[in-house]
Amino acid sequence: MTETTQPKTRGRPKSLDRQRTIELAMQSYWREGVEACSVNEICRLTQISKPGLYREFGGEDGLMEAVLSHYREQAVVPLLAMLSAERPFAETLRRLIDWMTQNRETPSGCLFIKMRSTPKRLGLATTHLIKAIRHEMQAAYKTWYQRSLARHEVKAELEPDLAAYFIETQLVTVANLMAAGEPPEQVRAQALLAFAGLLVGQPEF
Amino acid sequence: MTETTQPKTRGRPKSLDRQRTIELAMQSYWREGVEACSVNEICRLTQISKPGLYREFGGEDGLMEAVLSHYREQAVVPLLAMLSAERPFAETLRRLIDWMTQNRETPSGCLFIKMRSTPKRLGLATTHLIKAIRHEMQAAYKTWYQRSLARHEVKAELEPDLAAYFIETQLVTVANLMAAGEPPEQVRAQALLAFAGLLVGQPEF
DNA sequence: ATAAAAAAATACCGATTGGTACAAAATATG
DNA sequence: CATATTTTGTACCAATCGGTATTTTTTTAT
Repeated sequence: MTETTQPKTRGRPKSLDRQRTIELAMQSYWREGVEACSVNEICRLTQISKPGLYREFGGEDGLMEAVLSHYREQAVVPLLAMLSAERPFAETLRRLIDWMTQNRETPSGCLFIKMRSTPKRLGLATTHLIKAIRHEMQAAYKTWYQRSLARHEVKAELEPDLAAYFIETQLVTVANLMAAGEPPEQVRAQALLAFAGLLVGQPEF
Repeated sequence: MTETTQPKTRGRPKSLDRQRTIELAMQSYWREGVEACSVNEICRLTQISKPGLYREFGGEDGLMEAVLSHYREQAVVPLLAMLSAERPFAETLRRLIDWMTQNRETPSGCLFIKMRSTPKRLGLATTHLIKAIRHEMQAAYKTWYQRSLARHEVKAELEPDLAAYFIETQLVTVANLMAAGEPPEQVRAQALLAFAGLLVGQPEF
């Protein structure tokens, strides 16, 4: 029983399904791109009125924040879990790239990265959440590299901060290529080539 | 004497400075981003009337094509020249990355790449020109790699087509990072690390 | 002088943008 | 039934978008 039995308040009962709205908006942002989705479009798509959207989310900024927060739980958290798994660096890397380059049921690319590189002016809440997620991921890349460093699986000459930056950059590139509709195997080959410089000894993919 | 003496036609003499308009529009597109520059903005900036712009360029598509063509001569041609210079692969690569990561008087990033990844619907002429420039550059990357291959400066295991794709991808990444305002030395270090996998023997940057 | 021609700008078009004022609808309580 | 309370959607706002019809201005040719 997850549904909270409301204490019979006065007034018209609310019919706006917040979760459904967020889900539909996320799909739209993800597939069509943030730029291509206006508030009007979202309202038309989700079949809710514009004042309804503003009441529930406070505006475009609030909607985007809610969508991004939902996306974080759905896509970013699993990625962080992969990074903290106790596997050899090369294997985690391979799994990571495979995961990002496989054709899933979801739209291609990464919504977080798409939002991050949107020329459209994003609101305060969305901007802050983006910054938080980025820090979260960069920290995860860094600890991943440091753990691998302790096992002598990666080059010791490299500063962990630079390594984290490098990993982030290359994964963003992978996501962007996928979002652009490039062939997955080509993206994959390109990424493995880029990461070869990180591994100690011969890369064996 | 480059100016063609016009044969005294009837009517009001034209005062619209095409080159100046293109130059100003290019600066604006480059600096503010394609998305942020509307036809109205360009007209306000260049101090020409909207019908004047449409008379001279035919519309937004024509303007963008003219701007991109101008950019090509200014930035793409020099890059192609660097690639066809007879220097060791590693040195050309270093020069290339230095050139892309140094703070110039021009806006950061690459206008061509910015246009290429614009969610805004681009017109036919602009789309075609973008495609042509991309082919032009990919071909240049490929022949560059093949020439270096003949000198045994790069890994022979790599297909030249994949190598060209890799080079393009990584240079696009560099341009994007610079456009995002990332520290040049960090971008540079990241790029050199990525390209390390291409070189035969130890990279010595 | 006057007509023709070319280029200029004013003023508009319908569509869309993010955002809101306000009244209708639906419920619980009196 | 009436009223208070809450959610709803219709209808609007000014601003901007890409694009154009039309008139005004400036020049040359007759």
